[in-house]
Amino acid sequence: MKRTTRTRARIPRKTVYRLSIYFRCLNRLQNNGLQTVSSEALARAAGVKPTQLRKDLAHFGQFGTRGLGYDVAQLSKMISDVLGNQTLQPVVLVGAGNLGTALVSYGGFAREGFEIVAAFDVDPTRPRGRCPVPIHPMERLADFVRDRSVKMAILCVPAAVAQEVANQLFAAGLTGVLNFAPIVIHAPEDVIVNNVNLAIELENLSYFIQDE
Amino acid sequence: MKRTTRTRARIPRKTVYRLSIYFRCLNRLQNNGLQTVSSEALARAAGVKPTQLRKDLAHFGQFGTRGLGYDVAQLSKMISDVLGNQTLQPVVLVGAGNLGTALVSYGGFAREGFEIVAAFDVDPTRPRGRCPVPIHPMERLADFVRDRSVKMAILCVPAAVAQEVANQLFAAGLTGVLNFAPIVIHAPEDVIVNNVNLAIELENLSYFIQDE
DNA sequence: AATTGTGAATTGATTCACAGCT
DNA sequence: AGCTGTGAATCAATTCACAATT
Repeated sequence: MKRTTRTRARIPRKTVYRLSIYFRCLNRLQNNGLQTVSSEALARAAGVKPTQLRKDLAHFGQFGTRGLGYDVAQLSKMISDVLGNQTLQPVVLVGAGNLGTALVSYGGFAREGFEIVAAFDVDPTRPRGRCPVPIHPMERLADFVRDRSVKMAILCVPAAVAQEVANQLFAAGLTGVLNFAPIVIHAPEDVIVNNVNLAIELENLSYFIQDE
Repeated sequence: MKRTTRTRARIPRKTVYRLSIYFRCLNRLQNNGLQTVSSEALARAAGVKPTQLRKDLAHFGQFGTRGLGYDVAQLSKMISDVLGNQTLQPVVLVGAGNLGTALVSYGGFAREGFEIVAAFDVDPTRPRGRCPVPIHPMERLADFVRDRSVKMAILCVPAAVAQEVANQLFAAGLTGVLNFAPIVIHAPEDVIVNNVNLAIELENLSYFIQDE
């Protein structure tokens, strides 16, 4: 079935995450002039097992040709449709300290369909590196989010105020947070929080390399 | 060495990850003067279910007192021992662009037991914000890692060269990589790679918030 | 001959339910 | 009475194995 009317079935988060990886691999293959690719080859590029790739895709329909493989362009298109990353999503950044300012300057987001439309900070004038978007005072945050219907924020404020700032965001109708503050954010049911904790990532690494 | 004879049982990565979270919560509780805490309360702080917390801890032994809860200081100590984060781990940063430079400046690592001892870049002299550690040319990377027995690297180079740089690191004996390059790094068996892909995190968020 | 798509089997993680301490 | 520790049950994700298709 072509997945037209489908009430989107609940897709495991890990699958969605891997979809993003497949997408990037496919784009690379496409740039290299590849027309078709087998689950074997694509899986190797993505660092997963071929069956996992096939199971992941099975959530959305049938896209391959038996005996042949997948059409690179077509599969790439379908993933892009599923992820909805053809529409540019506006994002606000909250907390323009070291890390926050760097993330705005970092080209990685814009290149992939996200635009950081504004930054907010308790002290917009404190000295910092060149910041390519306007930095507003925190007082403007709630209205900005509401008026522009911003749905996602990157949160880079200190741990001590993170929950409070997050609450303001939720109250203003925002539903997705990429949280860099090293603290667990408690959020309403309908809000998604993805955490990126750099210290924990290192700590984790450090634990596992001790095994050898 | 610590950890006596017990061949360390294989602990699920997710458990280790949560241990890091519990640790931070415990420290906060300790600062607030708490002596003991129940699995119920600590779990709430950490955003997990009480049984999960207890199961996680069960991997390492018994630490609680029935009817009472856990001794905050003691539990914190045991987690710190398990994670091995009482010893300062030297880390190198490779790729001092926007993101790389920011990560060095970001206080978050030092505060948690990791010291970025040096940075490396193809062009150490290109203009960038103030960087608190010396930036060496790439040519010095392999020798530095070998000579100082550095075990972990933060990789912030462009995708196109990430695999190649990683190979140099592996050849020099490094066994842990925190990879920010938006590409899958293929590594030898005994090496651990943890990926942080900021664009994918946003993409993932954006997928799930569309559901409401 | 090659390769997908998928039920069945397996492995792993989470949660339940309650016995056992303090 | 309160709360931990854990075997059993459940739920979820991965992998196997092979029938189906080009």
